[in-house]
Amino acid sequence: MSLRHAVLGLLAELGGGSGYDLLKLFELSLDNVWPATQSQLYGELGKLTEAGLIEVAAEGPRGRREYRITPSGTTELHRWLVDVPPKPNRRDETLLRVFFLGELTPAEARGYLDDQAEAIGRRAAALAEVADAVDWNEDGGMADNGRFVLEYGRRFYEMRRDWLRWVAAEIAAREASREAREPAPDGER
Amino acid sequence: MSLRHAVLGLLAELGGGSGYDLLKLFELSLDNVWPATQSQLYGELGKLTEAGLIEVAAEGPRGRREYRITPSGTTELHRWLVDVPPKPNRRDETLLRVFFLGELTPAEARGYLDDQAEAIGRRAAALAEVADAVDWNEDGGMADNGRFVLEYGRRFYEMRRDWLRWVAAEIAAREASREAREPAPDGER
DNA sequence: GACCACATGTAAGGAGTTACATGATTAA
DNA sequence: TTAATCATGTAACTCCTTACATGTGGTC
Repeated sequence: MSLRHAVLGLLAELGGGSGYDLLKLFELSLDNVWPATQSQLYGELGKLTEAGLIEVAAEGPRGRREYRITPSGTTELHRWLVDVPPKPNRRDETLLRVFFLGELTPAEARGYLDDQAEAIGRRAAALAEVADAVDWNEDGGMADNGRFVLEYGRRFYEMRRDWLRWVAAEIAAREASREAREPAPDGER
Repeated sequence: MSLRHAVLGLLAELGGGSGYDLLKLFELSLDNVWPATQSQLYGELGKLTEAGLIEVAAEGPRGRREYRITPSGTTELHRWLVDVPPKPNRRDETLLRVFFLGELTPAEARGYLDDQAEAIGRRAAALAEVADAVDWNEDGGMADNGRFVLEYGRRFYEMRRDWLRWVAAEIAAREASREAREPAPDGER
């Protein structure tokens, strides 16, 4: 139920906003933290209103509804932040593939790992561009916390790429030692 | 649709097994890679059979059905391994909380981050125990790939803990500089 | 005979994705 | 006037979780 708290958090930090406003923020700021689709978001706003955690502060043109967090919403956000242990992410497609690398030939496996490491490099570069583009002059508020998240991304990609290279090297080493023991009849490949 | 491929992968590596066998393996080996519940697993086995990717090789006592991967299942597994780009995990409850740390007082935030870093330490220790308990003598096969995954876990926890400590330090530093500019009326806290 | 491990099935609901659908306002 | 942006709603589907449900075979 984290979408709920993402919405509460944004409304708390912004002081209020419409579903549309929030949607843009999800795309801009939370895309690699907690993505949400339009469909999901509007549904959640309805549920949050019904639960009394947010309320409609004003109505504008084009059916725009400006939401605002309520006191009980603020309480709930705080409770979630400090008292609810974050649920670790236990699914990882890349790990699953690596777990089954034995189904590939060593050459295929190394090719796969190299490709993945390269793909990570591209994403890391894109992240670095985002980080450069943001104006960090402002102090406090969301931008600062966004900086923490960007730094996480940087460390994550770095760790991930190093690990992929390490696995590739391990496989290469294993293959080399196998080759040494039983010389290949027709060379490697 | 990765559950499907997790099942295919296990059946490929094992040479076959019942739903019950696979369930035990999911709990034992894939719990931090791609967890699956009993309910999900039996459902998927049915769908995979219908799709012709696996087949019932034998029936045993207690209604036991021993599944085996088919040639088209092997093809599909291989295709998934090399041709389908892994979908990155874009949701992280911890990152979401850090994004909203501004809703807490600096003291609360630092307390939170310290707790999280400690929790990671406990999980890292548990992982290290698992790693020690496994017999790595056997060469190739699942155990070896499992080693890669364990090493990933080790690196992940380390990165994560370092990052949490870094964020806590950043917040402390920010608070210290704020304190210096405008001396607190009643001391910190 | 009782218990544990083996073995499978189903139902209800939450969360997320994709697609379809509609309309109002504003700026060029 | 036309296009882009603003603004919301809903339906269908997949995936995952939790819970309930049932029965068999081996071992003490």
